[in-house]
Amino acid sequence: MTDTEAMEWGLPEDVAAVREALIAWYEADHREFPWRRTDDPYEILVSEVMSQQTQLERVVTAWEDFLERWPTTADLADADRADVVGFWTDHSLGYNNRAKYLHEAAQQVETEYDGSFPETPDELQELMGVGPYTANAVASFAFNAGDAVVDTNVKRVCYRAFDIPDDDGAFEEAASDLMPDGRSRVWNNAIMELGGIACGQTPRCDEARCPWRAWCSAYETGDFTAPDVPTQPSFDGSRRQFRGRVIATLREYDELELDTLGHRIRVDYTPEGQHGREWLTGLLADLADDGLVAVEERDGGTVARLQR
DNA sequence: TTCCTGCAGC
DNA sequence: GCTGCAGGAA
Repeated sequence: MTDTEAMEWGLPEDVAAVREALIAWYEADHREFPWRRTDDPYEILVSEVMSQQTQLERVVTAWEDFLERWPTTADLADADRADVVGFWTDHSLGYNNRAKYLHEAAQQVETEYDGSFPETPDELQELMGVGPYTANAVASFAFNAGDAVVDTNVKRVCYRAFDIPDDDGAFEEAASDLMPDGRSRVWNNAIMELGGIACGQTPRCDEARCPWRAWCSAYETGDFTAPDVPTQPSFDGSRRQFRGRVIATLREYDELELDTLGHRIRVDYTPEGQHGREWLTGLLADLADDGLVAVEERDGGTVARLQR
């Protein structure tokens, strides 16, 4: 990029304000998962491994049961492999390979680390089943000694808010620049909460009082596409979907004027826009051909109703 | 040999 | 998301 070109993406000038806004938002209110109330690396590891494959509500019970049965790495290391795998199956936790890894990792901590967890991401990665992501999560949440977490939530937030391009290196760099030094515990919790609560696949900016609205590119432009959000359904699929909505809407309202119907069936309807009158007229014409809908011109307007 | 990337399978 | 393996690079 030359210096005459405008910077199309990057973090805001006032990164400090961006950081403070997010942390304040997180601390004011967030979901209370039990593993957010501990800094025991073993308990954190168990929660991370479980979370990789299961939705969080189910994880809560499993996590509590697991730690009740094997409260420490020493307990887990002494357990029979079959019992650990059996627990995994009984709690529908999916791939029981992970139970095996967890058991193995506990034995590693006991035999190779004398019963006390390593504290840096690099050392944590030595544990079986612990890759870059999990190592960083444990370092952050247990020891506040991690780097910026980069998962799909973080990517989505960075992509939307700051137009970071869909590239792993760029995401790493942006996430890292964003995180305040030495605050990985609260920061990684906060940015993942943002991606889960305010900036999910379907954004809830205002409802969740997103702290980044003032800086967010997507909030400004209305373009909330993201790398992990399924791109527009295929033309046929989406057309079928909208045909269904037209029918359902007309069943409810008897008859509707063209633009009113348009707004009822899609939020991005604008009469003159991409999916406007022209698009809707074509859709209605098809439905009329199929004998499902009647379209009438009435004193300058167009009205649609179900075919009687 | 060691390291890295890509890919399959869990 | 992680491991394990295959094939290519240093």
